[in-house]
Amino acid sequence: MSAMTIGRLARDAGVSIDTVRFYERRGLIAEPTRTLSNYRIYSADDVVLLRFIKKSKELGFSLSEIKDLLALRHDPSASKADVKQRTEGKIKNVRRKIEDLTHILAALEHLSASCDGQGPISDCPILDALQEQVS
Amino acid sequence: MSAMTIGRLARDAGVSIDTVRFYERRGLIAEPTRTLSNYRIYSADDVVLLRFIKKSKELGFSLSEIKDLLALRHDPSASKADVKQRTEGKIKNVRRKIEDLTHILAALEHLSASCDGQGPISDCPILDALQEQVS
DNA sequence: CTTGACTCTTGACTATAGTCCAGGGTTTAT
DNA sequence: ATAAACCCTGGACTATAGTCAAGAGTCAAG
Repeated sequence: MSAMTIGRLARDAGVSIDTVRFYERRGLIAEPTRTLSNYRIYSADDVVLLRFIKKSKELGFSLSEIKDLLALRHDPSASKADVKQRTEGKIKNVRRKIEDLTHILAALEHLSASCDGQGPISDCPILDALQEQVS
Repeated sequence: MSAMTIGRLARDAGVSIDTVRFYERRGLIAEPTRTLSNYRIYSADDVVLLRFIKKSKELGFSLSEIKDLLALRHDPSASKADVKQRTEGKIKNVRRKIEDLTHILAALEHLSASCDGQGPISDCPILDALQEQVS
């Protein structure tokens, strides 16, 4: 009763049909069984799987990281520690990105503050600053 | 005296030769004059220009934004307000990115905290949480 | 004069994450 | 029976910012 073709799966999971096929090619989802007419058939579990992928992506995991995570999920020798470790790695990553962006923000704000926004472009302090030596 | 070929320019500016030619194709730098043997020749000004591009890139401007900025620089009708406006747009952008990442960080930390990191992978709270409905 | 370092052009390739299209076949509804 | 909606494959294309390779020409040193 939960059998469905790719269009329904894609709609239910909130991704495009092309994306489903793309994930199959990338090995994130298994090749599904087919109907006699060669249509892919999926189950409700596949909807859950695609949502897992979607949510992981929203949290900044790349497709290859998600592939690893999925492999882990079905690896009987894997432990919670493995998953936690990956998650913490991602956390470090995100913290690092936030730090970098914070530096960039400060630099941009500094640039913006140096300019009164009045007059012609000659002697624009922003452009001048950008021209300075890169340390 | 400051005339140089592409290798020297690239070294002095801290980019690769290919990158210089790539920027030329993209219209970020003008086509330079050539020697009789068709070698590109550059001046010290070009080193400054490449550093401008490099620094702008470090601050999160894309090549096409930098191209605009450069065009502005030589547009007599452009005003400081134009440059300032672009900079502030970039600031909004970066703030937005930081906010997004902060949300992601919180979600990841929540996931990590839900797991004691002990035992086998069955019932891993992180994987379970990722499986949940996407809001 | 030859070797090595440098430069030239054109075009292909990298990574990421898809998206789109052509030219078919299938299913469903009227 | 036929139109609309769905599905199939294969390959091309998008954006970003380069990187690399092939095959040829040029320049400086010994």
